[in-house]
Amino acid sequence: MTGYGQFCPVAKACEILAERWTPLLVRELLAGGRRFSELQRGVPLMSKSLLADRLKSLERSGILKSAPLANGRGREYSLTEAGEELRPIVEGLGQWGWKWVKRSLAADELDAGLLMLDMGRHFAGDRLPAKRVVARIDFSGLPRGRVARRTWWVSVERPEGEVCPDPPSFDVDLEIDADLAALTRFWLGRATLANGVRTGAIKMRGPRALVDAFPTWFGVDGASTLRRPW
Amino acid sequence: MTGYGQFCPVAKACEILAERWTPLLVRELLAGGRRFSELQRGVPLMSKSLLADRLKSLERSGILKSAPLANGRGREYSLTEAGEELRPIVEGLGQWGWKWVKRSLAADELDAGLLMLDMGRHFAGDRLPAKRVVARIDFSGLPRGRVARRTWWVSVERPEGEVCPDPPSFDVDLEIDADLAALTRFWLGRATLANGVRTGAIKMRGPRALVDAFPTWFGVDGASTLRRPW
DNA sequence: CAGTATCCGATGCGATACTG
DNA sequence: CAGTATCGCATCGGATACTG
Repeated sequence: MTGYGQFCPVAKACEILAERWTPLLVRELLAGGRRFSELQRGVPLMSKSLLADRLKSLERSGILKSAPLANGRGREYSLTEAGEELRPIVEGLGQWGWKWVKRSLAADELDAGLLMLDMGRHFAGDRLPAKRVVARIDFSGLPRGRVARRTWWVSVERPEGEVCPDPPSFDVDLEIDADLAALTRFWLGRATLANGVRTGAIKMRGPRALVDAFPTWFGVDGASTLRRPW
Repeated sequence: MTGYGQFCPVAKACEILAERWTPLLVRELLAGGRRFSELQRGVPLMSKSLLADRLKSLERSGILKSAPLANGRGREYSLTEAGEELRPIVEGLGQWGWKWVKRSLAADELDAGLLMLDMGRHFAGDRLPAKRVVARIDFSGLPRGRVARRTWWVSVERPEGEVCPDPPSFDVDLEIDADLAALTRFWLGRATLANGVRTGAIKMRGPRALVDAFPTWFGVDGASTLRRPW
């Protein structure tokens, strides 16, 4: 038996949602993921066949819809109204997890790709510098055995920002050497960037003004607190 | 691999919660279930070994705590503060499920025991009759193959109410013959009781005043809407 | 790239039996 | 009653290969 055999709406919801990977896939869609490869970047340890399966079953359940892309191959996935209404639940899970799940980061939870993906989603558009600034981040402390780029570029020019694993065609203004765990702690709001610099886990080279401004590039519109990745 | 390998708090929360049966077990604890057998009544199709497993792992995760019962054997389970803070999430799932999951009830979702358990949890204390009233419910349309009592008693006397599968030592004032699907639809707020009576799916014998009052015995304190089972 | 198809192994989970 | 122990199967899901 695959369902729960209960009329209770909680049970019916859980039949759709409380499966392995499914809430994370919904999280990716809520975060704006639209293409297969884009979704895959958010759940790198999920096998692509399972990802395809889940996309199908979520479509059958009415959580998402998809349409073939105009230019040739692939489909575009997006949430239905029902799926969009899962937002408070997924956000609630994130807030609950942030508050209650153990704070220490295990080595196998660190993932530079996920970190940079999430940073790229949370630029504070109107607080970005008016003139283009490019930062290069070099990671240390990457977990062994997980394929990952060591070096990333963050390029911002109000009101747009971009994170990418390949060098942009602009000069680098700010160089950051970061222990992955330390930058992740910063990103999770568990530590300030300044604290990472103080302990030596993070090193920043560049104009003082840029060093100070870097952490302010990310966040929620107008809010002073760092946007957490959920 | 059992976890998700992500630092994201949504992922951390889902490692604990997005497992088969787990959200329903939390629902039972949120509803006030404290004893093993009581919890089991709320998830009758979950095997007891798995129930025991989940209780242990939820305790390790800090969702619930347990203590040996004073009088001999067994333990009492209850939510920790972390577990209690899952309430909005589980309620959110229920509301979402009520709104978005298909409305028709499959035969294998009908369960008289679950229905009566839930009704017994939602008496509208202050709207109950001042003098004791006993109703007997005889179900028809029970799904085959699922062990279930056909007959139940509902006994109320302000501000207390009780549902039980054995006759109380009071006379029956109100007799109800109910198709299980019809009463479940009523309970889910998908149809009025009067509608069930009109279609013949529900028959009530007793003083007119009691017939009319019966649906008002259940609900949330002071609210006019029926309390849904989540 | 954007999936689909196939295969196979781990483990999740249910059934049953056992215990104080 | 309130669990624990054991077993065995099914299905979930990951790996790999294949396709337009």
